[in-house]
Amino acid sequence: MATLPTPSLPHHDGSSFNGGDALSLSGLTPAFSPLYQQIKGLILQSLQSGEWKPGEAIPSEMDLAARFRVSQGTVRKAIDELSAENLVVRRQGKGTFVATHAEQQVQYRFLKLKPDNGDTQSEGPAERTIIDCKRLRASAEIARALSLRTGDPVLQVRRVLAFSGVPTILEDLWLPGAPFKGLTAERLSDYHGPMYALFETEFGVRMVRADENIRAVNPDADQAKLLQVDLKVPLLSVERVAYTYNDTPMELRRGLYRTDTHHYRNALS
Amino acid sequence: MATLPTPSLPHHDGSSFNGGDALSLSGLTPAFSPLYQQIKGLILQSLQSGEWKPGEAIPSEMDLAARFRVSQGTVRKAIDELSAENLVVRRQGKGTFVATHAEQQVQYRFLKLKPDNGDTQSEGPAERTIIDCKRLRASAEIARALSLRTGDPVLQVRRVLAFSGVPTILEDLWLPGAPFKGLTAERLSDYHGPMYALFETEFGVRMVRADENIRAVNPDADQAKLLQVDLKVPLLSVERVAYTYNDTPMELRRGLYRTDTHHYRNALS
DNA sequence: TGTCTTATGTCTTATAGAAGATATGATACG
DNA sequence: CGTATCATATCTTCTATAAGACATAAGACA
Repeated sequence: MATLPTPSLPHHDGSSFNGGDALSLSGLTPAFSPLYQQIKGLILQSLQSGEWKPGEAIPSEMDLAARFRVSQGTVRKAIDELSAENLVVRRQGKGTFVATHAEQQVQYRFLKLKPDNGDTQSEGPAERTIIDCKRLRASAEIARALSLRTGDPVLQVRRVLAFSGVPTILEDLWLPGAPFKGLTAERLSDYHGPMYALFETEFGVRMVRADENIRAVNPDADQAKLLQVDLKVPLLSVERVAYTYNDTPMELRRGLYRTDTHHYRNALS
Repeated sequence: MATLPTPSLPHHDGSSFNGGDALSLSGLTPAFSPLYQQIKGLILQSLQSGEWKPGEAIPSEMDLAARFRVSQGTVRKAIDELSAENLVVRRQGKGTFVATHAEQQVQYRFLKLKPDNGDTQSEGPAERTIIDCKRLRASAEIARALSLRTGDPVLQVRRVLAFSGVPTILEDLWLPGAPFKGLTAERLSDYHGPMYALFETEFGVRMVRADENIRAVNPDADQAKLLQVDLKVPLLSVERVAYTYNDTPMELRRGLYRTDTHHYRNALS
């Protein structure tokens, strides 16, 4: 990201596509990036500023090309990368749309737990039960995970997901207080749909990627009771940090998965 | 993949890029793909036929363009996808190289287990111990996973990986007998390097992708002894099927991971 | 109501120049 | 004469642009 609020109209001059940058003392590439990367950055800004909302179409490649004073192909390459990162979705003949969680088909964006018989449909939707939902102050650990300061307000939620009547997932999650002002237990249990869709439509927070740390553990007494399992049953502990644009962490989630009827499925490379 | 053994020289005519394909009865797109996809397929064929071996450079974009009678940009787009799938690696100014496991830096291609303190370097290389290695006949279960017939010869290996003296991973793996003719316990323990590198250099089998199913389990007596843990310690069970080109399964691997000092790390989307 | 035309998207291909890497040869120097 | 250094040639991939093909939807028109 070197120059470019207005991309220095490099129309036909072919000489240099990033505006010189006379500082070459360091020898190493100081800070510049190709034009299409800069365009990508600009589109990203509009994306996170909310200029185009999830589900909506962004301007056509031609329009963006005119706006940024570059060719359509350059815009295309920028959008290609955004598309590869699942931030936008292209549809030939229709347009390019901001990716969204608020769609029917995709129920759980980041959930990798699948039933052993492979058939996600047959088990039907999960039954959700909110166990607890309260505001409190961030512990040092929570604060670090969410890039907050210790003591900052956070929202803590505990819930259970059951499939075909069998409680299978116990989740504790922590959300930063500020962006999620007004979120209550009532609001959560009233909403019938993926949690991430709620975050997106009601609070304008779109999760873009996530990291998970997985371990095998035994439940404590509370957890065992909620999942209706014995204290000695091994469970999958999945600690997830979800990020919105700019790698800003927006959610810490600790899941306990029963793996007697389900398994965590992962595709490598 | 519609037409094209020789890509029907579409040089300048601009009219149609896939040779007509008069069958449009079905209305739905019958079977055709864009030019760059066809080129990608041809490159893939050369890749799996062994025309270019892992680590080697493939011909330049210009050479390939001449060979297939298309423009350099079209070849480029084909290679772009192969590169995105990690089948080849591009290096500006040098060329495009067939991806390989036989390189220093990447020790374990598919292993997602990381030390809790994050520092993969400090713990040093794993100490490997081959527990067992024998030829036998595939059970129904093994045969299904490897797309073999029950009773086909397979090679079974059991080994332990230890980090800093602590046994952390116990792996059982099954390989189809035919492609791995001549693989012995001696050969395995003599080889100092990633197992997948051995497969690649000695047997010409390159793993391209893999699927993993993960569960939390307790070890049986044998497993507990080998990992030096109690019978009640929860462990991560990771069942992996690794595929070579054309989605041909070439390895079934069942790993037991200790997660007291390590964790399975996964990046989503 | 049904078909055709048109407008407006993205998709595909082609071309040219820029940037990086490497080998070669000329030249300066001991 | 041998060696080190620099410029250059030439190979590679990377970046940018342009134009035509394909896909979709909406309105004109019979």
